[in-house]
Amino acid sequence: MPETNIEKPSTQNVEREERYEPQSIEEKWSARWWSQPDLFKADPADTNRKKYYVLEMLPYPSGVLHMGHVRNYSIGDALARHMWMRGFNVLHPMGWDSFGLPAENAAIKNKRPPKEWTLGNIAYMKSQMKRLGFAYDWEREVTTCLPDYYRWNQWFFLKLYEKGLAYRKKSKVNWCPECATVLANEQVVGGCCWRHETTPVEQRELEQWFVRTTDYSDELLRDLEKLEGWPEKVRTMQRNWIGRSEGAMVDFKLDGPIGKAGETITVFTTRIDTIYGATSLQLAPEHPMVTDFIASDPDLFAKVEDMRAEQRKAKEVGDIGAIEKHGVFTGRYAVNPFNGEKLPIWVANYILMDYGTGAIMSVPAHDERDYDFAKKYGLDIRPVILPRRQGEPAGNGEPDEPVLPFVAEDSLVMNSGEWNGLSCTEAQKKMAEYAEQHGFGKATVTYRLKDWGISRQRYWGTPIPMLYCDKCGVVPVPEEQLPVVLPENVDITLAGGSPLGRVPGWVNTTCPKCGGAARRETDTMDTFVDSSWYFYRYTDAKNDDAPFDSATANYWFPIDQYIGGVEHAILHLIYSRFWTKFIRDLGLVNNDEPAERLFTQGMIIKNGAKMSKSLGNTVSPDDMVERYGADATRAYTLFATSPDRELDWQDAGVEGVYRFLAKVYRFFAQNPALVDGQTYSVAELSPEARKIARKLHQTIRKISDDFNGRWHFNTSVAALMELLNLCSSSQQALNAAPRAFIADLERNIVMLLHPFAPYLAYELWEKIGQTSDLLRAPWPQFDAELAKEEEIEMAVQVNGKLRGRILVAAEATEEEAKQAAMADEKVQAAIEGKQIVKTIVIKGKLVNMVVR
RNA sequence: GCGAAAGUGGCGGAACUGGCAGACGCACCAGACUUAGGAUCUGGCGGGUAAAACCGUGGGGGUUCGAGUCCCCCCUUUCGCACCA
Repeated sequence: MPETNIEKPSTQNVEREERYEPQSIEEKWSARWWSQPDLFKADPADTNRKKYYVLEMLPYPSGVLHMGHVRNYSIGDALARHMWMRGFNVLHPMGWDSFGLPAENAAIKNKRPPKEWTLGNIAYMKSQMKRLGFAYDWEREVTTCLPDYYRWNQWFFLKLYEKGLAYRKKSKVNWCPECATVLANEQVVGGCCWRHETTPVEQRELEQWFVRTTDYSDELLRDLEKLEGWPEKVRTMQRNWIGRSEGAMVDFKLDGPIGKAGETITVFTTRIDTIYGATSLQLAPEHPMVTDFIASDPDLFAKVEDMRAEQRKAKEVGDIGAIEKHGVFTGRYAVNPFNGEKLPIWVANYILMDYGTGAIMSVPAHDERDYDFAKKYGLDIRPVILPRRQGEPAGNGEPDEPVLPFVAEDSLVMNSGEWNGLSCTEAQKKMAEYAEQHGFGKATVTYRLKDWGISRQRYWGTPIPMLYCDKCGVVPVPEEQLPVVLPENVDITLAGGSPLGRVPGWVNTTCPKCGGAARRETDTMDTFVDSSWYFYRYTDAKNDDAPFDSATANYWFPIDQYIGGVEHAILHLIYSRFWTKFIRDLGLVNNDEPAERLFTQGMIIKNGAKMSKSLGNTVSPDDMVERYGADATRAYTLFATSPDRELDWQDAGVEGVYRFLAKVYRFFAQNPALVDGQTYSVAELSPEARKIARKLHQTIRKISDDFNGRWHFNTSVAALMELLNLCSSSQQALNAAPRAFIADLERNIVMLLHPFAPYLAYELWEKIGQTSDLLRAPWPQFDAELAKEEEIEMAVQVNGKLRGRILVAAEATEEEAKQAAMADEKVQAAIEGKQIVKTIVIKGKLVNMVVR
């Protein structure tokens, strides 16, 4: 990496004692903080104190922190420090999501073992975090790639297996050729690998371990309603991902010869009430029955193969919605079980094998897609739903002719034999019951969510604790033999499958059941397993007998505030929710959901693009700290915009925040006032000093409100700037003010500053003679009386036009306000020749008055 | 195509329930202190005008004494979903 020329802001000519030198302040305090291990330590579970668990998503130790991390942790740290000051027992931990492919890639490239590379990165990034001053309880640090952590992944896996929630299955899975491993559905974004955004995934038929997340589909969906502290966006994304739809399965018997795939085609429909309108069946090109149909017809075979290829390609591009509908008749028929009608069977490219059953009944009259298809191929279109509710006029002045395709939500069924006249909802229920009674169908709920494939053909992950014995088959490693330790000195390449398979000494073992020879599972676990439960481990990070102590976890859980990027809306956040439900059912925790509130911070961009190495628009936190200090860097990430928005990085902006901090520092140097227990009364303050007191309390209110409400810390910092601007422009008034007033003012400024610029706050706290720990100092008390304005501005309108603004006493009556308005010159001029004057009191009620 | 969020000076952004649009910061301009200024301080800074008036929150309508904010229509950007039967 090229040397960057680090230019520090000049502080020449500022008096020595007034010079703000963040590096020396910060290094001094950093050394003090980290030599006092108790400082940021969460107290043990204690039912007498209210707990507050604030958590930021743990980083992958890729080498160095990036600005996105700094922003994420600055938000969390501000909150944690604020909650400490509010008297909560705060848990604020940090750890490392340290298994994963980049370590292997680095190992291949640099010939360094993944473990060494990873631990080296962790050490460096931890030093960066300490330098940045994030108040973490490092005694609870979690490193997922170490056996004391991952043994519990294995333990949980055995529990999953025991409960039937982990199983092995051969199926089509997503394969990323660049990662050389399988991916879960959640890890495929737009047909591409989530890490390699332009690498399309391939489909491979492999035998893999799956976790039965679908057992919790319904609860995962239902409980989203409870997550009111989560962004609506994330809840919507999860809802879509789970993709629940209610409907029915219906079996259609084949008419004619029966092949290998059986004698019935089962379709899934959400509209069984339209089954009399079905005029064909449509199968996905990959449907197993299709293979039977095309076997003896080379022409048909070719056409279907084309369709398969086309679907695969569209899926890779993530553009499956864009391909034009087409299909081919198979020459075969199936029987509608409701009316005995023979329906032609087609293969169509718009039918997806991985949703429902991969087969549909086509109802062109009431489904847009079916309608398009039927029009193209001249298939029958038969309406079976009345175009309107009875007695209600239809739109378009065409009372009885349905405009096709007519998608009625709740109308009456027609042309459907004995079901005629039922409402659609009734018919859906009754027809599904009828199908079940006659053994050809039943009401069903389907989900888009699929089970979580967790096998990875990679080295740097948790070994799956399973054995294969020729005699006993699949055998779980006994609990007391955990952890199954990942061997070191393994030859890592991306070719040839799981690297662990090439370590005979590790693979070959004995079967715990029969004592014979057995082979270990050579795949490792998806790293998302690690991050699905790490936050529980923080509550009891050093437990050697269990993943954590239940009572302790139950004290801390749920997480009060979770903070991270929105990119995990589906991945990590759905797995974590699943895991919580699973361990709740194991009896380990009481909570149904891991996090009460979730905050997703915005991305950082520079020069209009997301920061990335390839674009060369990254900003190094180290450089910023070197140049402006940790406080300025952190405060800038909070000041530039509100935390939920995209942040447009500008170095000059950091400089501005640096200047503000320097100004604070100078103000304290110029107004030395030791807190010595003296008091003063507000009554003795000059009007100017009274104004400062008012501004102070308005600032306390503003910042407190920001913490409790919208987290617009940019306006919190701005409010502090305003306060300081007022203070420094009121130097004369301050010179005349009681020292105790200044001491009180400074004490409050330090406390308000602390969440945003902790180093400077600690330095100044000491300077004003405070001996208590700032972290435990009580958050400033807001005094409403002091904050109140003495005068308010009144806008005066004449016939609807704004004609003047005047000050009136806050306590003025309506009548007094009117008098004051009428006495104003500008208003008098404006009234000239007019009939009506209207006044309004800003933020008060409307006052109309008529003159002349 | 569907859904959500957003659109405000030269720039990042304020304006919580309708009430001085542009807080705060950056950049810029002028001045002070200075050998110097890239430190610090003071003042200015949407357009327009000598000063007012007046015009200004993507565009067009509307409600209101009053609209960046509420309602209707349209445009643009970003994000999410996208043949889910």
